[in-house]
Amino acid sequence: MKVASVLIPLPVPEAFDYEVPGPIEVVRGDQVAVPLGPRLLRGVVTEVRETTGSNRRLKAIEAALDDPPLPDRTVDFIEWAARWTLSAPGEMAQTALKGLRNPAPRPERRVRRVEGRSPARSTPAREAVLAALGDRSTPGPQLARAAGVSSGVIKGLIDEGVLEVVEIAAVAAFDPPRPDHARADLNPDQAAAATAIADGAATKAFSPFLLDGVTGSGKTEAYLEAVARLLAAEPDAQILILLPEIALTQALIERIAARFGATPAEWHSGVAPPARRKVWEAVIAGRCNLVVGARSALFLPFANLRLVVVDEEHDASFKQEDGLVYHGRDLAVARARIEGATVVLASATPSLETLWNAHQGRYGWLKLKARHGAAVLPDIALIDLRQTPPERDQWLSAPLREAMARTLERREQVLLFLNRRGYAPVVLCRACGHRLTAPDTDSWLVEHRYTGRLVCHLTGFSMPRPKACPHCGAEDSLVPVGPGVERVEEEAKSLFPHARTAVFSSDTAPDGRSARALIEAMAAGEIDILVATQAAAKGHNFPGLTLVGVVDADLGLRGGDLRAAERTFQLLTQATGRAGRADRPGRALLQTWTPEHPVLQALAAGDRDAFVEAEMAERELASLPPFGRLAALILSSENPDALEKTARALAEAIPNAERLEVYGPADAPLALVRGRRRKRLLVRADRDVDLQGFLRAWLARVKVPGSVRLSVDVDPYSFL
DNA sequence: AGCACGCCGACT
DNA sequence: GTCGGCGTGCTC
Repeated sequence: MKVASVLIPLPVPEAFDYEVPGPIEVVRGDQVAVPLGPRLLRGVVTEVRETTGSNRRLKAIEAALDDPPLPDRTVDFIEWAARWTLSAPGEMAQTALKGLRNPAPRPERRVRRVEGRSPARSTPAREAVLAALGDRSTPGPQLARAAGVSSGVIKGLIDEGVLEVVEIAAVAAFDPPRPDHARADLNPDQAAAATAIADGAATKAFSPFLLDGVTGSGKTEAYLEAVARLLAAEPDAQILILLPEIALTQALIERIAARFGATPAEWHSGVAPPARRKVWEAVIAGRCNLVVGARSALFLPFANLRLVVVDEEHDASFKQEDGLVYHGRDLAVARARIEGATVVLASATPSLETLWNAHQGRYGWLKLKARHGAAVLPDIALIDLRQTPPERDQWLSAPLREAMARTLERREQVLLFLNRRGYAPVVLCRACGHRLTAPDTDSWLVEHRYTGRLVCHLTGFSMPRPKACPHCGAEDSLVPVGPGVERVEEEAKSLFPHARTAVFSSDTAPDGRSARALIEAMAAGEIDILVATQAAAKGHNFPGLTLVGVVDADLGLRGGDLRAAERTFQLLTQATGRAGRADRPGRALLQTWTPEHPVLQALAAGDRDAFVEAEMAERELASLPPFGRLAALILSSENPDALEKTARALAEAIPNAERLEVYGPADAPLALVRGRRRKRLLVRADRDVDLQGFLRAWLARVKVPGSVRLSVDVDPYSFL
């Protein structure tokens, strides 16, 4: 009997076996319809084998589907990614089939002459239509316009049977990029990097690279040149460029269109469903060379993937937290390895993991040193808040205020950076000390002055600012505590009443259009002081900006987050990289209570190597990533007893293992979210330990009741 | 994920 | 006496 293993879109840990009936022929990758209980599901065949018999009565595959089979390597990747993230392989497969589940683009409708038929009654309008049409086929409205008649004339001819409507299925195809369309002038570093990448791709073996260059060093031109060389050598090569955020795709697409004379395919949640279907079909058919997308594009069924670029590889947005939990950068490297492709991780501030891999020689290390034009990194200085503290309920210290005044006098711009939305991060009752939190949550309510509401940034809950304390009932006792961007703007406004100020956060720029408007206003010099969260920390060029003030450089250094120091370093490098990018020298001032912290010292010295060395030493001492590996088990439930019991059962079932420790169960940092309590267990293992194997063995020993949700996060990033 | 089977409260 | 609540378990 022939048996096929089939991945079905269910949270089950493995493929299900089905009998392959005589008339049906399937191979790995084929899409099939299979019965499951009373339902019929779409599945993907992973394996077909001959068996003598089975101890289980198997149902039979209902039908082989007409849809294109997933390429072998895509199935390899799906299976690997499921094992790596401990998620259901069938759900991974479903992700890879996403594009197919969208409606097909509407077929084009054209009219053409029916052979041998002429109108019974001829009129000038009808003659004009037939003359304009000839023996071609044309869309109706276009024909009406060409003939100078109304659509009624054409409809009449159709009704009479002289013309007929034909539907032409939209063929999923994208114009081939032209490698020589608009070549860029590269400096020697860029040219060397492009050559290395293209040479790597030419080997047709897995070739990973770190493309390491400060802001403005021309990383994009370098990797696009490598794309051009690859396409010149292999016209059917497919290239995937991943970006951390949808907002960045448009700019890159325009650049690619200008460089290659063809628009690349775009893949992310913002793309309309029919367009996604078109991209999916073109990708699997190999009729599309270039895809620009968000992390979900990793699961596209590429026919011939030869190069993957992960731009801004350090960006935490590559880590997907909801639904499937995975890191886009890590999976990109894995996909390239499985495809035998080249992968380029590009960043001005590479992650420690990537830097370490480059150090170890696992990744080719391509450094871009020279900057375009004469711009240099800004001069960075620390302001010790212990010596020059800001006044009560103010956040800008005297040195920063003076620097702002001088900058504004010179008619130059200031960017104040604070990674806190809203007016004040905490609202306290002066009478009873009650801290306002969102219902069913531990997270603080943040005051927003613009809207006059208190908002929970975690759940989105919001309420009008109450007059009385909800806890003790005291009137007018609620006070905002701590700074948010709105409050800092208020302070800047009162200090510099004539300056034009604006706030840039996800509240004032919730979508790409408003964000672009603010960025353009800033670039055009229509704003003197921009107060911004990290929303503005990347990728812009403000020629008039010469001062960046970081209101609270310590923010990221607290909180016990493994990557806090790294993230702060990256953020500040990106933010200060903005200052004085053109001809004027820039300055960055960082307000801090802990100027002796090595991260801030390294940053003030502009010394990435020093920072990396200090941070690596700490991580190595603690055997933390990249020297060890982490995994988090998050338990959540509305039932505290069940949660407690499950957490205890898990703790008691920890398998014996060497060079591996389990911490917890502890309350997760935000222990209460939407009425669900959360507990976390954290596993740390040496690099050579089979972490996934350990987790699988562990979880197999414990029965998690339905009322408790367990999610596994391999290589966790956020510790929330 | 659906869907069925299974034990305890208000109703034709 | 039943209809139905959703807790638990299974689906090749």
